[in-house]
Order: sequence, then structure tokens, then C-alpha cells
Amino acid sequence: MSDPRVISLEKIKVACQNCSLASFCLPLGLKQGDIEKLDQIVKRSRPIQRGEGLFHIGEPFQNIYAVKTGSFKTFIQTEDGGEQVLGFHLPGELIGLDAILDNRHGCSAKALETSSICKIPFNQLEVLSTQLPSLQHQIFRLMSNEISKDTNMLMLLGNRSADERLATFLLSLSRRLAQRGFSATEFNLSMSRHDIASYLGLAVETVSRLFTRMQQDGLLKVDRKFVRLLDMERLDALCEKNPHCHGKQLLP
Amino acid sequence: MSDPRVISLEKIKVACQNCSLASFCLPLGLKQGDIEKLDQIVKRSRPIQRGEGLFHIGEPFQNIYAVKTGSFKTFIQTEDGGEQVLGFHLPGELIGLDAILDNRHGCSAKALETSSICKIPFNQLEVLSTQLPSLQHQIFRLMSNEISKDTNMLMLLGNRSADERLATFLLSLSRRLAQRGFSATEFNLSMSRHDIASYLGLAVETVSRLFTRMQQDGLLKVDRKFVRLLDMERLDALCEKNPHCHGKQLLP
DNA sequence: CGTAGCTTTGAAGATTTTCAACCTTAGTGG
DNA sequence: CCACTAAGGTTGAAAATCTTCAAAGCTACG
Repeated sequence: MSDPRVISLEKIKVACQNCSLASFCLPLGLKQGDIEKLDQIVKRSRPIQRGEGLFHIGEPFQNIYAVKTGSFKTFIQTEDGGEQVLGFHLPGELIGLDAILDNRHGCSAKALETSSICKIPFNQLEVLSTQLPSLQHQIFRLMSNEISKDTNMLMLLGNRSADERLATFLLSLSRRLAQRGFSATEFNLSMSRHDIASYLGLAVETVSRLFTRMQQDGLLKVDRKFVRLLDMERLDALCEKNPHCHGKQLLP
Repeated sequence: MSDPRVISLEKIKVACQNCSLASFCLPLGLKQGDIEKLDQIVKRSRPIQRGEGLFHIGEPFQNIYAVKTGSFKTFIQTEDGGEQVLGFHLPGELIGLDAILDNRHGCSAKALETSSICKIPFNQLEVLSTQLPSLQHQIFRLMSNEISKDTNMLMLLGNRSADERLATFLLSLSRRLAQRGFSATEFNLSMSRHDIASYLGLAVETVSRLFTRMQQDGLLKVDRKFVRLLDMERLDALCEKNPHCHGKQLLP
């Protein structure tokens, strides 16, 4: 019982609550002792306020971040003072994997609401993963997942109409929130209309009009940030003009 | 001299010619002996004919591919029989990194001309990379690069006009070809107008018109598949309506 | 030489953006 | 507690871009 390699289920649960990365790893072949090791290099962090930055484009890359609670956006500032939003990051998702190549961040990240994260020093993670093949595999998987996500986004921006984009976006949020135990049909949009528009490659006004029209059509009910999806079937139908992805859904 | 760990510069050069992955690794910290080990698991392959598939969506994932010569496109079939092109892959570039997560391919790959590739069994690569930290790091870098590439593509599709997209696409090709020693101003487009249009999220007719207009404007000269970029400055200017990417260029 | 598949071109049509104005909300300070 | 302000959101009409439809031209390849 005092063997340090024996770890209680309770301890694992705590580790998973503390760190989304660990919770990623648990169901995917990472050994129990390994999770403890992983847990040791993870830095917990104070809450992050709405609008506060996590890192800024160009900064040296040191950590990857796992969202514990709240949400973030990643974006790049444009010349004209605007922003191009690259992604939204909900609890359980990772931020910063694109920075490995250049050793500096290729985008900025900012909290959309009061949030908390786990900070994982990448060089330590790398060292650890040479010792733990299952962790290495898991990192490969996570990075591969990022690539797939972006690929799906390309499909979305490549040849979908405005309403198909918004429907896909909403269902993506729905699914990701449901995965974390939140309601699949009612949730708050932590991002502004402007952010949504930028992310979907549309004008703000278009997004606004789409919400209005979808509400008129009985697809959903929207009150400022709060959305209730009413007709999942028809929303699905809007997205299913999608390519044969062999069961894969568009957007992460 | 008979020590198997000593490897001649000549041997390294050969290994690099044989395998783009190795050539990726050489300048980036992979030890000489490591390259030999890497080289041992790489399978060479017969030439691949134009139109021939490398893998098909849904197939089990076993290998990643490094383009030696020629070019490929990755794409997803759409319901209406069309294709959404996800990317073009030139010599020295990798294909298949998005398939790790699900252990099956998330898109299909097809040769755009007679081409040759290196086949790298991923599970062997994974095992080897646990033994060679520098190889592991290199794979992380390569995957991170894929993510950045996609990110840039999102920027392009997100808020650029049709001519900005085409200009960016052409300069991307130019730069990637130049990197491999080909001309930066004259090259053949191995992909069809249809492929370009799909990739850029435009209609074929729009792409055709854009080529015509850009030729009239003296930006380039185009004769069927052959393109000569005439006014790099103005082409650059078209792309440089781009966001502050801190020196990073749009598109891989 | 003929056909099939790309490519180009023109004109009409649709979607989306832009511009402009107005409304709402949340946050601030008196 | 209220009024004010700035930021975000909505709405309408005009304008632009891009797509769609249709047809014809060109190339490559059998």
C-alpha cells in the first residue's frame, strides 16, 4: 500500500479535475502512475479575468495550456486594427500547439470570461514523453486532432453558405459543451458577435441577421448571449449538406 | 572506420535524397546515426502515376508519406460528387499527419503528376522516436507546422478577396518551389483550375477570370498550366493586406 | 480525327458586404 | 440610484463581389 507506484482511483480523479490534459490521457491508455508524473509538471494558475491575455503573438513559446473552466479565443491582429479569430477553446481543450515549430507563439490568446487553466511547460512535457511512450502517443494524437480540426474548418469556410456556417458553429459548441456535461441545447455564447463573424469569415451584420432569421424560422431562440437550440434536426440538416466525412462531423 | 556508428557525409546525403523526412531532420538537430536509423524504417516506393491514389478516406492509418518528387492533393469527396481540396503537397512535404487521432485517414490523397514518395510506417517511427529525443522533437515540430499551415489557410479563407487568395496561393507555390531549388517565377501548375478553385473556396469560373485579369494587368503570364510571375512586387502587395503575422507569411 | 474533359467568356442572379443609422446593454461616476 | 457613455448589437437600403447558368473554345489523348 505504501508502494509509490500504487495510486488510488481517488487520486487519479483529482488529477483529472486539476488538469484537462490528464483527463484527456486517462481514457486513452496512459498508465495511472504516468498520470501522476504528468500531474507533477503541471502548474496550476490563478483565475484569468475576461479580456486578459494568455500569451501574445511573437512571444517565446514555453507552455501549452489546457482550459479548465471558462473559454478563450485565439486570434491574430490585422493591420487595420481588427482581429482574425482563429479558434475558440472550451474546457478540456488545448491552446498553443501551433507554436512548437518556431518556438514562439503564432497567435494571441485571450480569455472570453473569467477562466482557469493548467500550464504545462512544453520542454518538460517533451522530456517526460520520451520516458512514457503512451504519453508521447497521446501528444501525437492531440496534435493530430488539431490538424483535423483545422481541416474541418477549411471545409466549412471553403464552400458553405453563411447559414450553414453558423449552424455548424452552434452545433459544434453544443457538442463540445455536452461532452463536458453542460447542456447541449442551452448555453451562453462567451464570444461577441464580432468574434463569431470573424471566425466564420462573415460580416458582423450577417451574423446578426442570421440569428434573427433563424429565430424567426423557429430553429433557435436567442437572447443576447444566451442561446437555446430548438430544432436540432433542422440545424443538423443545415450542416449535413456536408461532405462525406465517413461519420466525422465538421468542426471540432 | 568500421565502427557502424560512424557515418560518412556521403551516406547522409544519399539518405536525404532518398527521404524527405530525413532531409527535414538533418538541419534540425537530428544526429547522424539517427538519420541512418530513420532511413532503415523508410520504405521506398515505385513511382506513382498521375491520378493514382495514395490512400483513401476512412482507410486504416499505417504510414505517413513524404513527397520526393511530383505533387499530390489531399481532398474529401462531397455528397454531390464534387471534391473539396484540402491541400497541395510538393516535394519535401508530408502527407497523412491528420490521421493519427482516429487511426484512419480523414481525407484522400491523389497524385497530380507522376510522383515518388517515401513511405514511413508510423508505429515504427513512433517507437524510434521514443529512443531518439531529437526525432521526437522533430515530429512535434512537423506536426506543429501542419497546424500553423492550416491556421494561415483559415486567415486566407476568412477575410480575403478572391484576387488576394489567388495571389497568396501563387506566391506560396513560388516560395515552396524555390525552397527546393526550382524557379520562383516560372513553374507548372500540376493541379487543375478546378482544384485551385476548390482549395481557395472559389468557383472555377472566378479563378479562370482572375488569371485572365491578372495577365491583362501585367502581374503574370499564364499559358494553360504554365505560369510566369512577372510583377512580384505587386503580387506581394496583394498578399500584404495581410494581418500582422510578425514576419510569418500566409500559407505554408 | 473525334471526343471528352478542361478552360474560358458572357450575362444574369444571388448572396454577402458595406455604409449609415439607430437601438440596447453594461459599466461608470456623479 | 440614476444618468451618461462607450461598446456591442440590430436593421435597412444600396453596392459589390462572387456564383450560377449557358455556351463556346481549346487540348490532350485515345
